[in-house]
Amino acid sequence: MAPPTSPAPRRESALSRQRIIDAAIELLDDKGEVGLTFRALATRLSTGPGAIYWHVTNKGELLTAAAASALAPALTARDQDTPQDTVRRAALGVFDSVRAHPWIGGQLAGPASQRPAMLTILERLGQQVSRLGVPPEERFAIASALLNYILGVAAHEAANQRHVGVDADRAAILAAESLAWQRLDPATYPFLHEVSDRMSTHDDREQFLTGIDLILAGITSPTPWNEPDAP
Amino acid sequence: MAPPTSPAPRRESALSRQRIIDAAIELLDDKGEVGLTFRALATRLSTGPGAIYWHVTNKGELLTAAAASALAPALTARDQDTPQDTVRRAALGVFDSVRAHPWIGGQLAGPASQRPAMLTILERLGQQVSRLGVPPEERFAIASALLNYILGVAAHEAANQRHVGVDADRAAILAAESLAWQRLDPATYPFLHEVSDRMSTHDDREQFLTGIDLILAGITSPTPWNEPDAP
DNA sequence: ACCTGAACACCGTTCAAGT
DNA sequence: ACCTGAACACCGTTCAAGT
Repeated sequence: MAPPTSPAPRRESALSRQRIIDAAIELLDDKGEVGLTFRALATRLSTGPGAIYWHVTNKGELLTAAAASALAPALTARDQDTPQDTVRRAALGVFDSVRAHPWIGGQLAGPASQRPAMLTILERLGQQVSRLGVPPEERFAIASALLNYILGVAAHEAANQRHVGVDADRAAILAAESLAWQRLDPATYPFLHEVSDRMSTHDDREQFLTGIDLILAGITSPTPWNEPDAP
Repeated sequence: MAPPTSPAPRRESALSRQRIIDAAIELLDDKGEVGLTFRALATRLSTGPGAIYWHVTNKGELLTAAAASALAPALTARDQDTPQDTVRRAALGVFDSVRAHPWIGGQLAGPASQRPAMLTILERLGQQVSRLGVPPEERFAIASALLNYILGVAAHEAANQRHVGVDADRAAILAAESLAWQRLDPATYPFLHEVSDRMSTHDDREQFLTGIDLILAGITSPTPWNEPDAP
């Protein structure tokens, strides 16, 4: 059927670790964490489930690799003028990636040496903390604080998707949540009651940055790491 | 056999929602998240798996309830003199609970209205933020920052247990992690290489508090929430 | 070396049938 | 009302057999 001018068709379906990871990412984006199945993955790659195990150790390793791959573009940013800006850019890079692929949030935490992406982020944060003049003994604790904050937002995002499904209307969910808060007893929940309307209109990204700026402000504030002991 | 003086033995095995939750917590503490199975739970309660569904909607709800139950003692603390101390106590309460039951860390995040425990924590944090004099428009963002930090540490703890198992030697893992960092190329990972030895000896609890104090310092520092735009 | 797909040992959940 | 346990519809993973 094909004219002789066209070259022999390259086997489109040749399996490879990268093709598997890419297909896994598509599946995760489409159907969420519950959608990633060796059977579904095999179907998408038109093979049997066993074939995947030749290229990938197990599901855990596949998830880690998928997260690292989806996060990679965000980790190539260059240093900015100020340490503060570099931290903000790095944090926003992670935030935006997790926003685009919420399932990453469930894969970010864990033993750092088993998560190359986390090592990269922590290294970058640590370098900026050093540039900010934090004494060596305190650098690890402070860089970890930044990382844990980022991690918390990411975990939150992942959990939200897990609980409401991939194709949920974000605005509708926020509105429902706001309504639930509004209905709380103002006597026992004065704060939540008060902020209920503001929470439904807030910008997640901006709010995320507020937290980063708060920690940055804490770092450069007079002596955050050796307050006098209160009696 | 039993002497007539003893009352008719109360059915020790009467099922109830609370007994199911308690058994689930035991199972989770003993074997971790993978250990909680309806079959294992049924065996421990000496019934069939179907019986549990009479008292509990599904596994997700059971996990949520177990987390709320294990977290409850930490949520009853009274306000301290200073808002800062109240935040520290509340945060440490969550931290210690997650330390004792790492699987809680995987259950904390998610839509707040579906997680009563999270609502309680956020409410308490928000009240202290208000007491600190933060203007109303900024309270929600700042209380969320505190919550997200706490959440990040919790998620990290849960992920660590998931990846290394319940009965792993904490010191040995830290040592291995430290060694891995030490072996990183100092040219591309100067920070991690530098702090590798310090990280293996740090106190998790103290480091957690450092992060809290950092955010608290940020809150009370001059104008953290409206910095002049950098050019 | 790489792929196939049936088979194994599990899951969560349902539901007819019992008490 | 509450419990029982077999059955259903899935999983991740393995492995003999193929190419």
